[in-house]
Amino acid sequence: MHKYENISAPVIKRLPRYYRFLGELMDNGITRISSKELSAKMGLTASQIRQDLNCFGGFGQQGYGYSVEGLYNEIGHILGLDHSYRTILIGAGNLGKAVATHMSFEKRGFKLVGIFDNDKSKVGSVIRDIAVTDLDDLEDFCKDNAADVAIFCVPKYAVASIADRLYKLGIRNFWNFSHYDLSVRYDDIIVENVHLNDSLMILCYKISDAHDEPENDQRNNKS
Amino acid sequence: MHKYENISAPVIKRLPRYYRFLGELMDNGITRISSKELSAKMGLTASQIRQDLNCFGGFGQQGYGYSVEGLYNEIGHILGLDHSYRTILIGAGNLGKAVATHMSFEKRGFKLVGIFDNDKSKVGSVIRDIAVTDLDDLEDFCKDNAADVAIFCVPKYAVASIADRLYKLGIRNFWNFSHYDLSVRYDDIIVENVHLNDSLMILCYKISDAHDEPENDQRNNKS
DNA sequence: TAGATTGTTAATCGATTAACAATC
DNA sequence: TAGATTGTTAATCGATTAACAATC
Repeated sequence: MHKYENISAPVIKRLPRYYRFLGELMDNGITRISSKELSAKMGLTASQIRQDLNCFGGFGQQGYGYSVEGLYNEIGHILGLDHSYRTILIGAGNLGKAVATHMSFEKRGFKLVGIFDNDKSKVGSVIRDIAVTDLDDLEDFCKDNAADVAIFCVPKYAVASIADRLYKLGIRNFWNFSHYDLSVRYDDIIVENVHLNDSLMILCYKISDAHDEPENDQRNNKS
Repeated sequence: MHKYENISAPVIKRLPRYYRFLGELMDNGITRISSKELSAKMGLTASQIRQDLNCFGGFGQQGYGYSVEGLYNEIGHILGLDHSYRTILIGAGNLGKAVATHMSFEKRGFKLVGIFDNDKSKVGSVIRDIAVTDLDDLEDFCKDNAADVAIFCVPKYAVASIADRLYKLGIRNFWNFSHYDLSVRYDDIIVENVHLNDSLMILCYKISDAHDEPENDQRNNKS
């Protein structure tokens, strides 16, 4: 049922970074690279790079290394960047607007075809050549323009009911910027989460952990 | 040198999610929970929850479970949310604006004290009660207002030189939204990356992997 | 050919799960 | 006390690293 089976999450998460570094190498006119050289640049082991790539095929050549452009294209293909998905954005607030204007979706195969918001004052305003549609018209819109992917840029409390509507419309793929845990609600959907709050808390942990707080626990100090 | 030593990255990454779920339980008026109940809600094993928590201390009670509020506060403390960091934002474009307006930094201990951009047309405009400062005045600003954390919301090509300036000013903590790999440039800094492009590519992989493409490789088709 | 570097198997390391004694 | 559930040790599982034969 899957193109590549049993590929572990850690491997998949490294692919975009490989892709990025290979793109940079191309920009710098470098045409070949060994796993050893690449590992030094990326701060990984050469072994890991070879193991990762060999999940998908033997892209290198003994005694020579890898063709930078060849490998770049292979990874792009593995990632599925040569596909195209009709994508709608739910929520045209600050975050939604930023996501819509900032991202080069098209480069990654996501074609933005609709933007929705329940705030009537936003309806009709144009973001990236697309007029914001009233969220009430979601079903009408999708009747004629089935979407493949929905991007959630709405507050947590609004997600559940909208998710149900999208699910009914057959949409199963989500890029989720809300703090709502979609994967707990449905088990047959594909979700990629961007939890900015979680990321910020992890930064907070890293900083406070590094700063060698003395272990006198403030909570137990009566002073 | 560290508050908690040898805590693995997988454990740390789960902490914000625990925090979020516990917050929801509190909102719903639930005061106690067992690792088994929580594991069912979160889609984890009870074993993992107990292992994770016991990295930091024994917060539960045999035969009873965990106090929801108690555990919530403990995790907040572990994450270091009771700290305060003077934070500057570099880049007042769409993404920077969204990050500044969307995030409840203060709740996580990050106090936004400055916003910088090199676009003179943006200088002086006000975002979240803070006037955008000319990037040229970064050093002047930091002379009197040392910052603890910098948020990067600028294009990749602009990062390296700004990072050098911030590094010289003693800033070592970064929330990095750019596609530049800061951790490769310096080894004594703390970086939390939000690579939206990487996330989008991973979504792309998940979708195309699930859709059972026939294995006829288009690239080798001469048709 | 000799040198280099891959693809791949084997060894190690770390993270997750299971089990259970401790104890509330 | 009996029942429940933790904290923690042991077992399993998976991911990373090391080693090396294959081969360009």
